[in-house]
Amino acid sequence: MVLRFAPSPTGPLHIGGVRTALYNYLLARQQGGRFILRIEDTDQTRFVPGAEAYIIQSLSWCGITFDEGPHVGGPNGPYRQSERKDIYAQYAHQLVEQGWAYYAFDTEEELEEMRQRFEAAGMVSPQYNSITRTYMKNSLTLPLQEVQERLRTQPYVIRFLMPRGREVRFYDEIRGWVSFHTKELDDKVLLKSDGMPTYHLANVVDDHLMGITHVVRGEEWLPSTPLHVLLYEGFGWEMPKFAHLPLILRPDGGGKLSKRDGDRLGFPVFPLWWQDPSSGEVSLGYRERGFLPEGLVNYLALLGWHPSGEQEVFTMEELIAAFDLSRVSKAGARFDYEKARWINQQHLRRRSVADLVPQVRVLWEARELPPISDTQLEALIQLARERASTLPEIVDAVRFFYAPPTHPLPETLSAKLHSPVLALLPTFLLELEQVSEHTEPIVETTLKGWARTHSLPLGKVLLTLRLLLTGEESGPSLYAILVLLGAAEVRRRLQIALPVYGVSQRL
RNA sequence: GCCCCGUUCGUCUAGCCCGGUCUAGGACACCUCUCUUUCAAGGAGGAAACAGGGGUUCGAAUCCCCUACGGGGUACCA
Repeated sequence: MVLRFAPSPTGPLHIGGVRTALYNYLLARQQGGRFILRIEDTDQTRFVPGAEAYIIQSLSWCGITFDEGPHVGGPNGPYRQSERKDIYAQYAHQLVEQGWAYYAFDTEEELEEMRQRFEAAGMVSPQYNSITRTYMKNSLTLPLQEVQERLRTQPYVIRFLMPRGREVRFYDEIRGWVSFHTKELDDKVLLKSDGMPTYHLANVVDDHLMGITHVVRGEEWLPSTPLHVLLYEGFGWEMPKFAHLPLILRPDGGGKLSKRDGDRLGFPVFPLWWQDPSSGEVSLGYRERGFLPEGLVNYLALLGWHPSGEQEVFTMEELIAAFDLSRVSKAGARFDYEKARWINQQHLRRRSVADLVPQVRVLWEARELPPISDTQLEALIQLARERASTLPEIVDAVRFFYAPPTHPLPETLSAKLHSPVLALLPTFLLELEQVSEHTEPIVETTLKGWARTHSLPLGKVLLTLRLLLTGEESGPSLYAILVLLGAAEVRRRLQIALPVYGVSQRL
C-alpha cells in the first residue's frame, strides 16, 4: 500500500489538509505501507514562500511523518512537481500522438470571446468541449501545416480530447459506485502554455510513477475523477483506488471552513503560527493556543470518521490500529471547537505533570511571570490541570500565585467579605505560622480547627480568605493555595488587605 | 443553470450494505441533582433526531422513486 499527501504550497496548511494527511498516514502505517509527501507547485503564480516548510513542520508537530518527500528524499524523487516539468511534457505529447489529446492555440482573449458568444446564445457556462472546440484554433481544426508552424512559433497548450458518448464509472471506497457522462465534461488543459502541467496531468502521472495504490483526497476532487480515470485509460495504466473524504464545514451557516470563520468565531484553523508574507498578518495555530498535538489529531480523526466501538479518546497508535476507510462518513462535517477542546482536555490529563512542565514554563516565561522552580511549577500544574482544557488555561488557573489582588476589591466582591472573619483573621495567621509542616491536610486541619474555636462558619471563612488572598471567588482548593503561597506570602497579602477593610490590629 | 455527492438529536455520530433485536445508542454542548468552601473535574438523571411525500413489504431509519434542502464542481487554481 502506497499513499501520498499532495498539498499545493499556496499558503499555510489548514486543518482540513491536516485531516487528509492524517487519514493517509493512518492507512499507510496500519498496512505497513509507504507514505509520500509530494508538493504540487505547478501554479507558479500562486506560490507562497515558506508554505512548503510550514506544511512539513505542521505535520511533523502532529506526529505525521513521511517515508519519502522533498525533505527526506527517496527513490521516487524529485518530490516537487516543478522539478519534474520535463516528465509531464513527455507524457502529454504521448497522449497527443495516441489521439487522446490535441494542441490548442487560443489566446485568453479568444477564449473569453468564445464564452461570451455562447453565453449570449443561451449557454450557462460554456466549456471548451466537443461542440465549441470546432470553432477554436487547435490541431483538430487547423491544417496540419499551420499547426506545425504555430507549434514552432507560438505558445500552445495541450488539451484532453474528451471522448463522446461515454459513461465513466468508478468505485469510490467511501461512496461506492459513482458515474459521470462525458458529455458533461470538457477538454481540460493538461499542459499549460508555460510548459507546466495542470493538476490533472501531474497528479495522474506522478501517482502512477510513484506507485500510489490509494488516492485519498478531499471531496472537491470527485468531479474531476472521471477525467483522471480516462487519463489512466489513455496511458494504459492501472488505476489506484479512490476515496473522497467529506469536507469540513463551517460551524455556522453554509460552506466549507475557512480562515475567516476561525477569525470570526475565535478558533484557529491552522496547526501552527503563520505569518502571511505579503500582508504580514499573523495567525495563531493550535499549538500556540495550547493544544497538544495528540488532542488536535484525535479530534480531527473523529471529524468524518467513527470507530466501531464507543471509544473517543485515542492515541496515534490507537488510531492507526482502529482506522478504517469504510467507516468514513459521506456527508460533510461541521467543525465544533468545543468538542475539540474537550478532546484536548482528555489528553491533557493523560500527560504526566512532569511532561507538561517545560511546555507550561514556555508560556510562563512568555508572559514574563516571576521565576519559578520546576517543583513549584509541578505543584501548580497538578492543581490547575483539572480545570483546564488547554495549556494557557493552566497558567490562567493559577493567577492567584503570580497576581496578588489589589484592594479594595470591586464592590460586588468586597460585599461578600464576612466581618467577623476579617476581625479574627490575624489570629489565624499566627496559628498558620506555628504549623510544623505546610501540607494540605495539616493546613486544612488548622484552618478548620481555628474556625471551630471561634465559632465561625467555615463557608464564610473560606470565601473571605479566598477573596483576600486571590481576589477571586472561585478557583482551586483554598488549602492548596495556602500551602503554595506559603505563610510568609499569606502574611504579606493579609498585611496589605486587612487594613483596607478596617482591621487595624497589628500583624 | 447543468453535473456529481450528500441529508439520523443544536453539533460529531452509531444503526443502514445483510428490513423486525430501534420505546433510535454514544459523545460534545445544554438543563437538573449529587459531591465540594467555591469553580472545575467526577457521579446520577433529563431534554433533544430518522428532511418531506409516495411506493415495496406482514413489517422501513434501513430497499426503490420523487421533491426539498445542503455541499462540491463547472479555470492555462489546486
